[in-house]
Amino acid sequence: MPAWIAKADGLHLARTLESGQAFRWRWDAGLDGARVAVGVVGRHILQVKQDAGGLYLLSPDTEDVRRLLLDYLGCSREPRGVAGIEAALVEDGVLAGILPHTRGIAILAQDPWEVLISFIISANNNIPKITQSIERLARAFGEPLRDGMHAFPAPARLAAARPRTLAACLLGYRAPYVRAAARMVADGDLDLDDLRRLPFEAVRERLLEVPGVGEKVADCILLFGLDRTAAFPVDVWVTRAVERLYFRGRPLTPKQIQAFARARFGPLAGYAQQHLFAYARAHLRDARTSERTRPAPRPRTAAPRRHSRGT
DNA sequence: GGGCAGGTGTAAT
DNA sequence: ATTACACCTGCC
Repeated sequence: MPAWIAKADGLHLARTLESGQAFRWRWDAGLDGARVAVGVVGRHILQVKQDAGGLYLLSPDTEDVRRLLLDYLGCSREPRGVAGIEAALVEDGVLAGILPHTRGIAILAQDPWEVLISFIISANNNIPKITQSIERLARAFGEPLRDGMHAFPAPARLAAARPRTLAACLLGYRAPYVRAAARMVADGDLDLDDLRRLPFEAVRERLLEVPGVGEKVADCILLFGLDRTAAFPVDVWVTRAVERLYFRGRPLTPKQIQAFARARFGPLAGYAQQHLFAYARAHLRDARTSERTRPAPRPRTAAPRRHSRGT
């Protein structure tokens, strides 16, 4: 009999783990054929499932890991649960319309170090390749666990990584950013736990000093790693959703979207972002709302490349 | 093949 | 303060 964790109060496990916050979860078939989520959290390999009865931790079945999972799922941060959050979000007419499709998405409380590196890698990238890069990083630099799985690499290991090995992780031009960020953390120039004490904008400014971290990635770290649910990461999907659902398709700058979100959603902006993001990916895949109204791109001139790759 | 993918750095205005 | 462009790499 697996350890029953909680009714989870409206938390939808699959939607949460597939919402693009975390990149280290897979689905396996359980003994009864039900889908089981397998993921690496810290040094633990967790097996979790959810059915009508609630949320279950299949293994490891210990009190410590049970608490770890509840923390990871954001339950400690949000005593009212996602159901309580959504009861507030539904006051927004637009969210009321999309919540039926997205209900149950929790905001995870992940290790900010892992979030930092994961989202540096996410820039101008796609989710399958992000996932693959992170798996390769774990395999190359992370502590071996079991079944061929590895913990997320420690800062010192990535800071000392050979460029050759990083390149094999398919980081591309992001490799120097990953290494520089790791060096800052390993050397103590960036103390991620210390950031928790600072006010929102101060944390954001600190994060923006890290190479490879821009506004969007900084907001992801604030939201997914530092418990700041007021953060509102503005990516291409959220841009599409906000332009389309709140501004009749009018093109907006990221700053305008940010200001809108802060005014409209306040401390719940991060949750609103998750629902808008999920909705956009499912329903606005072709709606390049803003592109149509932008001027046509200038034709390319055949300029010589600076880093020519030898013949 | 040119374009695209959870953007960012850099060099311009 | 804002804007235009290049960019590893795998995939269509």
